[in-house]
Formats: sequence, structure tokens, C-alpha cells
Amino acid sequence: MPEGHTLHRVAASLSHHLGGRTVTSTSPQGRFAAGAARVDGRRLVSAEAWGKHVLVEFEDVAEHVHVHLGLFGGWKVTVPVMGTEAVPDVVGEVRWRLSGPGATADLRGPTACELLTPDEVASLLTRLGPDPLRDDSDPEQAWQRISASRSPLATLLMDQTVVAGVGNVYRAEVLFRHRLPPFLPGRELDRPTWDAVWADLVVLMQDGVQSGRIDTVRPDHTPEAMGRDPRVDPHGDEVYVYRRAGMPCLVCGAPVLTKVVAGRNLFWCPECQRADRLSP
DNA sequence: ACACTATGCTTAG
DNA sequence: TAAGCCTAGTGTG
Repeated sequence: MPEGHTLHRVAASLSHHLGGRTVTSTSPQGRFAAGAARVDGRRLVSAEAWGKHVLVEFEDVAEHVHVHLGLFGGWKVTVPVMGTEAVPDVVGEVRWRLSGPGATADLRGPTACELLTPDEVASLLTRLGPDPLRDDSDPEQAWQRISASRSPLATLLMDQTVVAGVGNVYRAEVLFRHRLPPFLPGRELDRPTWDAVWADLVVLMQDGVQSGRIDTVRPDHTPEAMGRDPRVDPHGDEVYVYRRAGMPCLVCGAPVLTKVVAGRNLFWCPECQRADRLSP
């Protein structure tokens, strides 16, 4: 379930439960054995998220552990509770296990789990656009790219060098919430609208960090509020268009459309997000 | 038992 | 544009 909010949540959890603690680092599956051994027995300094990337820093180790989940990867952080095992059994393919007195974190299925030198970390970070979840981000940098681009907004929002941390759900939802046509070229977006989109991403994604899920639907737009049956619309409580192809738009009732764009499923409402409805 | 899906990204052609 | 990569859950026979 990896969009930016997931990784910020994980990074905060690791920092909170294991920060400053000496940790055991292993690779039960074996594919990160050397890297895991490099930081085993060290003190965890910090875990930080940049877009969808997580960097974990250890005392007296120059390299950072870099993790990217890809499409299928996931973290599971277990906090010991009275009456449960302090360290859970390994289940499935655990690439990396970080364990300390405060928690055990298991990483499965990542695209990247590797040691990066400081130079490599720097070059990774320069490739990333501003992240709505970081307060050191400057949305102006994204605006420079968007306002100069002929690419569709839907493509630009998924481009991690433009905005870091937005994935397929947030892209579809933020476009809908601002009634923006997904294929509108970036250069045709106006500045006030971009500012509003950015501000909305900040709110939505911060909410996602808090709740651990993506909820974008205003209370007055839920299927129940609109008099529809929530049972036939399993996603309608949470999102406007993502994975709701063929279902009625929560606002206007038109069937939600879907199309594969650059290998990813895009969802939008053809009525609410019409180019000729854009305010001048 | 298989088939299929998924909130991602990189590299080759 | 397509292929490859990584895993688990769900659905179908």
C-alpha cells in the first residue's frame, strides 16, 4: 500500500520506537544479508521518508539503508504488547528485520533494499521533486516543471521528479477534487489552481499519515449521504474515482471512466473533469 | 492448483 | 511500449 503517506508513517514509527536504540538487523530471507550485517548491533539514529523512499541512518555507519517498496512491498511494524511475544515469528519472505526493545520491523517485497553512500543518497534526493509531506518542500519547484510542460497533469503528478510521494490514488483523487481534466497539459494549468492542488495534497496526505489510509471524500458526498447503497460501491466511502470504473460519480452520477496511461490505471469522471468547464 | 491483481519504477528497444 | 523485479491476497476450478 505504498504512496508517500505510508512511508512517512513507517519512518515516523521506526524513529519513534527504535530511534536512539541499539538494534538487531538481520535478513531472514537472505537477500540483504551483507547489508543487514553492516548495521547489526548499531544504534539507529533516524528513519526518514522522502517521497516514497525511506532512508535509515545508523551511528558510526557512513552508508544509509535505502528502501523503496515498489508496487508490492510492505513494512510491518510490531510493537510488543503485554502478553504477546516480544519478537514475532518470521512469516513469509522477510528481506530485512530490524528489531529493538521498542519494536520489530519486517520488510517484505521491496524493489530496493540496499546500502547507499552519502554521495548516492545525495544524488537520490536531487532526483526527487518537492514532497507535500515535508516542511522543507518548495511547491514552486513543481510549478516550474508543470507550467513548462506539455505532458498531461495525470502524468506530471505521478512523476517523482515533479512531485515526490504522490501515487495512483492521490493523483486520481486530487485531480477529481479540483475538477481537473487528467489530460490537460501542465502548461495550461494556472498558478492559483496549482497552489490549491498543492495545499490539498498536503492536507490529504497528512490525513493519510494520521489514519494509515486514503480518504478523500467529503462527508456530504459519501454514497450514504447521496442516497446510494454503500454495499454495491465498496470504495465510494473513501475515494471519488479510484477503482470506481463504471460506478456512478459521487457528485454528478456519470459513470467513472478508466484508461491505462503509461502502464497505470487512470480513473476520472468525464463530466466533472471536462476541459470546457475550467474556469477562465 | 492455478490465475489474477495491486497505491512503483527501471531498463531495453 | 514492453518486460522485468518483488510478494501476498483473493478468486476460480
